[in-house]
Amino acid sequence: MTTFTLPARQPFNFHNAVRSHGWYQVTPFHYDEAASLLTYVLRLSTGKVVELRLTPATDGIQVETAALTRAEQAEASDRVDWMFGLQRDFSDFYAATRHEPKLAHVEPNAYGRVLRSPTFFEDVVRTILTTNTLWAATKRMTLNLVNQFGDPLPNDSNRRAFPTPERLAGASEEQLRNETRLGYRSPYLIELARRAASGELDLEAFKTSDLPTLELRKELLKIKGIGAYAAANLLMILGRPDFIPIDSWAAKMVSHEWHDGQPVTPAEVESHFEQWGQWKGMAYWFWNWSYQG
DNA sequence: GGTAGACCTGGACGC
DNA sequence: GCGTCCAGGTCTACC
Repeated sequence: MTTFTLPARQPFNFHNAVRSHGWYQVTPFHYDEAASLLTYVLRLSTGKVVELRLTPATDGIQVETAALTRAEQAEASDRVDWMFGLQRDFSDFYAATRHEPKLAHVEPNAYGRVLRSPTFFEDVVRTILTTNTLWAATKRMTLNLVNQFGDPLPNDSNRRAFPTPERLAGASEEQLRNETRLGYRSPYLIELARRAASGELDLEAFKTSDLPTLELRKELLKIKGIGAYAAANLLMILGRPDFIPIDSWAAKMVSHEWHDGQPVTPAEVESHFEQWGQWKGMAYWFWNWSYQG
């Protein structure tokens, strides 16, 4: 057993960071809210599969996992640091929200962080599985994918890590359609996995890219299955909240907030948050909506 | 650059 | 039981 603590830049709220995005509900994440325990099945670069048990600690996160070598612990630390964005600085965003009653709850609750997957490949796959479907179907498709292509925990074959690009690259389109039930998304995932596995597409480099956000968005839109919504969602994950992930939920919220429940266009959704500039996506994400339906 | 139509799936809904 | 609609959209063809 290995236990260590990772510090977070303050303010930090473990529960709000976990729930900032729906990923915590989707395997191989699992959140026990009563116990404030987030678990995640991680495949290390050596191929070793471990369960991470993450709980709030004083000023950060406590990580409990299987016995690890020094190098493995360093890798696990880096992964958790990225997943929570532990050192991210939101002071400029907080300063901007102090004049907006609809965002008054943001700073006191340390909102801003978005829970993300350890690899950007995983976040791209997850995002493709959120498009044009119900949230329940997103969870089911991801579960099928993990169960069929993920490496198991050594002592519990029912719990598996998220599949690697290499593993998915070896799957067939028919397999993903007929067994994983991904529908028309199947060829998108096969192409993505093959490009990532071959090195043609370096998805992990997106995390540290120096490209301006507009250019980075163009690169994301080149990926089959990634459109305006998905690109905005992935840019949020990358810490570039310049765009709003406009989906049917966003349209509904904006419609009731400012248009008396009437249908709104994506341009109208954007226009309400234009003043927030580089924080546009965050202002939308954490807005205190009047409509709760 | 803007827009209509097709696209997998499966749960909700009306009949 | 059965048909239709639609959801945390995107792609392609066409104008």
